[in-house]
Amino acid sequence: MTSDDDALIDGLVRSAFQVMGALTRIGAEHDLSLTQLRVLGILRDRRARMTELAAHLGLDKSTLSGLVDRAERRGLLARGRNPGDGRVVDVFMTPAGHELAERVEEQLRRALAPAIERLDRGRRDDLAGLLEPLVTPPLPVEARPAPRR
Amino acid sequence: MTSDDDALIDGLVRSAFQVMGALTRIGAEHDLSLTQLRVLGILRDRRARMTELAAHLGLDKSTLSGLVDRAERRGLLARGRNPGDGRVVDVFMTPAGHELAERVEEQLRRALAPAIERLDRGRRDDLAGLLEPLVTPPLPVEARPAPRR
DNA sequence: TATTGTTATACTCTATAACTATA
DNA sequence: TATAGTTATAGAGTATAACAATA
Repeated sequence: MTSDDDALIDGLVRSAFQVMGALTRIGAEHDLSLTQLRVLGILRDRRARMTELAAHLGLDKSTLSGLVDRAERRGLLARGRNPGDGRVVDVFMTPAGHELAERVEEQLRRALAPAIERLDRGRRDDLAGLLEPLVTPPLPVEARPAPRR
Repeated sequence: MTSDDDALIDGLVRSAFQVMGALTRIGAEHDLSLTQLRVLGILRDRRARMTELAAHLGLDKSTLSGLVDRAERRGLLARGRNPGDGRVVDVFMTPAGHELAERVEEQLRRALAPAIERLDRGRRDDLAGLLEPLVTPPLPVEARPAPRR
């Protein structure tokens, strides 16, 4: 990394604030914090136990208790027992939660459209292709296919 | 905007969370929230009045009072009177604040390096060039140079 | 004993409403 | 009267420590 990357870092930070600003604003319209939005995103395609969710979000499990309490009170999430282990609490989205998540996704699409449309089709594809390796962490050593020799 | 942009939106959102995650973690090491970090970023090269700062951050002025209180107690910011208008309170960074801001910047550089280094030099420049129009809002109509005719 | 979650507590961030001081 | 800031209050998000239930 050299200081030639200053413009790149600046662009990444600014686009991050732009996306987060849109998400924060859209979330606020539905009384959802960024964290609640993330929970909804994670639970869209699977149920998860409290500890798992906390690890995913980088939060303490006690924080999750409150977060899930509030979303459950609003009917967006529900808690369920885990048949295999009596200590575990599974969390999953209700139909109302799914509907809300879809609406938020659509709103984000619309919020980012003006910025994205400043690039033509070819450049959009280029950008998507350049971001992909940036956001995809390389596999950990143990998970890599063994090098042939 | 078409659904062909799904991969692009996904990349933008994921890179946003990656950058914000790094900033949140680095901030936490110094007991600074994302908002405090933004204040430090804004005040690096200029002083600003409370209301101006609040507008910049999209926060209520009362929120700024608390934010500045805490940063001032830590010696990172200071309040000053405005000579032109007795109602105004100017805020500016102390030398300690500047030092901290520099350390945070350096840490962010280091945190993003592994991801950025997954792209070669040419691709980094391409990415910076593609992000630039995305994060630069077009001038409002009144501010545009009049079209010749 | 170790693990999973919840509760109690404390602090930060946030907005709204009411207030003070200055213009 | 209008504007700039602060204070009081209340709710959400966060972590730490102590706890209960289950493994």
